[in-house]
Amino acid sequence: MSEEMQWPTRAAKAAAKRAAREAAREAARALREEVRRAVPEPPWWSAPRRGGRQAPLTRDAIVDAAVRLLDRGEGLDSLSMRRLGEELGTGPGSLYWHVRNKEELLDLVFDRLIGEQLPLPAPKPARWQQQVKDIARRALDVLFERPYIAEISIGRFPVGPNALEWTEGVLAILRAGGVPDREAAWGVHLLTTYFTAFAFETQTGLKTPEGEARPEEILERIHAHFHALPRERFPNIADLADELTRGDMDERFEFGLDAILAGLAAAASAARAPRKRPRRG
Amino acid sequence: MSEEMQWPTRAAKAAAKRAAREAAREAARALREEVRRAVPEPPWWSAPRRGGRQAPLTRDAIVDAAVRLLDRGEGLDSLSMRRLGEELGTGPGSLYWHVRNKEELLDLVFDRLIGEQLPLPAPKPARWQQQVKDIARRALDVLFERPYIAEISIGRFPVGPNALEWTEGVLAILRAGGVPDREAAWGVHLLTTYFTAFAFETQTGLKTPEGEARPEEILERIHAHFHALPRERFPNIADLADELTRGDMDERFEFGLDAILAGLAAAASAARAPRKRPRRG
DNA sequence: ACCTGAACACCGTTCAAGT
DNA sequence: ACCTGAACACCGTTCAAGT
Repeated sequence: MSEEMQWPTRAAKAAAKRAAREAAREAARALREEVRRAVPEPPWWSAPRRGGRQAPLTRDAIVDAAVRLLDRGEGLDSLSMRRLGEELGTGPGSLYWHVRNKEELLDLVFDRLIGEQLPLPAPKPARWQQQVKDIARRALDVLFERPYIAEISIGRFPVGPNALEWTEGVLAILRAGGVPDREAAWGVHLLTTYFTAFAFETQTGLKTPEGEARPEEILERIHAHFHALPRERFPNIADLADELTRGDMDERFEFGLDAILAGLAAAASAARAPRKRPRRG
Repeated sequence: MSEEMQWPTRAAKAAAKRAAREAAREAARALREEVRRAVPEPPWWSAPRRGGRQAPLTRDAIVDAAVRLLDRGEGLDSLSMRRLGEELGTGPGSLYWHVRNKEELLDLVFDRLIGEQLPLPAPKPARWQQQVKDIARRALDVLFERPYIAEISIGRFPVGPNALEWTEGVLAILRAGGVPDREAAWGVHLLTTYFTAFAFETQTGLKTPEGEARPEEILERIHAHFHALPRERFPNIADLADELTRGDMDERFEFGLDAILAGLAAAASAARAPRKRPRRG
């Protein structure tokens, strides 16, 4: 059994980026705090209302704060209506004037992040496959950078304005490449499902009774378990223990992505070719 | 815009099956209750301890009750440690002697269902692709029948005994078909990820602020929204509104499944063919 | 060894009352 | 119109105490 662990690459980069962002935010906060201490406000100014909310409570401010909370914490659980209220200097009840419920808040957070993080190139028909690959890789980067997005995204039909813009763009690229309507529509969903589920399973994922372990550690333990399995009963798992629990995530992602693209490309060339099957109707 | 709604088929079948199961269980419960009423136990027997737990509290009994609870309710939220305690005639605390925490309980429930619901055929190398398709379709059926399974499965590396048996079987089929090791290992994950995510997105899925609507209704509303979009800005979404929100789920599932299989088949035939690329190492 | 009861530290949501 | 405070109906988990 070869012993190198080639897991992280992308994950490591994402973690570094996350750490950097957190550090920057921390620095800014410290600075603000120091200024406040050094240069006091005139005492006849009215003090900011309880808890230190400066800005008025608006839907945007709420979404801002929610993203802040999520970026700071780990996982979707870091965001609760109560903590969000606290972050904004109120109680949880106040939020319900601006937002119907938590589900709607998550819709808003999701759409905000799509808008900020997922710009789209204009369609270049000649290289549509490459463009789709780039889009998918970019999406995966974002999903690794903020693991909670996958948790929000999964099982949510993205219909916010930014999501629509993105969907529109991907559809444009696929159709420009000659993918027929039905397959283009299905393809967009297939793609989003794929990179979301992939990110979820490799990053956020790996729900486990042991709580806090990082995904790599969990996989390492599973790997050991696979090796300890009785070989007569589990010859294939024993043989493939390495491949099942390790492997470069980028290559692995590419494997599925290529399959999807091949499927779309096949549909495109079938549509171009003279039809052999009679049409119904 | 053609107006037939061809959505349900599989979903409808699954719902019917679910209803039938529930009815059967209800009948059994009623019968038991009637017998109990008609033929009283001798009064010198000690009464069953509080709440009516008959069987001793064991890990198996707990998993049984959890599945019962999930089958009866809607979605994963129907299962809470408190309700589970109630179902078994105790408090939630008692469960923690047998089960480390809720996450472990879900591991157990998941493995139980895999064992009960997912039998595997012996590999027949000649028709491995057909076998894989059958396996995937069977899995999708199960996932539609009990929507909560997808919620449990997603992000969980299946390592229970039954899951291992299943994985072992699928690996055997893929390798018998000539799929090389790496692609076989990745392929199993790709497949499970695919049908889990697919089921999650189409059944359980569609998290939405409006709470209780059935998936079909939600999709219908989204469809209307897409049609109402400004056509100059969203020409593609407007064109494809039908294909984006409707369509036969089986065909759609097949589309992705075929892509995955084509990818695996390509890897298999590449392995058989004389190698053109030099090997590293 | 196994179970109980009560407590702890949380949730999302509602709603009368305030401004 | 917007926000507050308190309450409601829940969570998962822990742990001393009991048998």
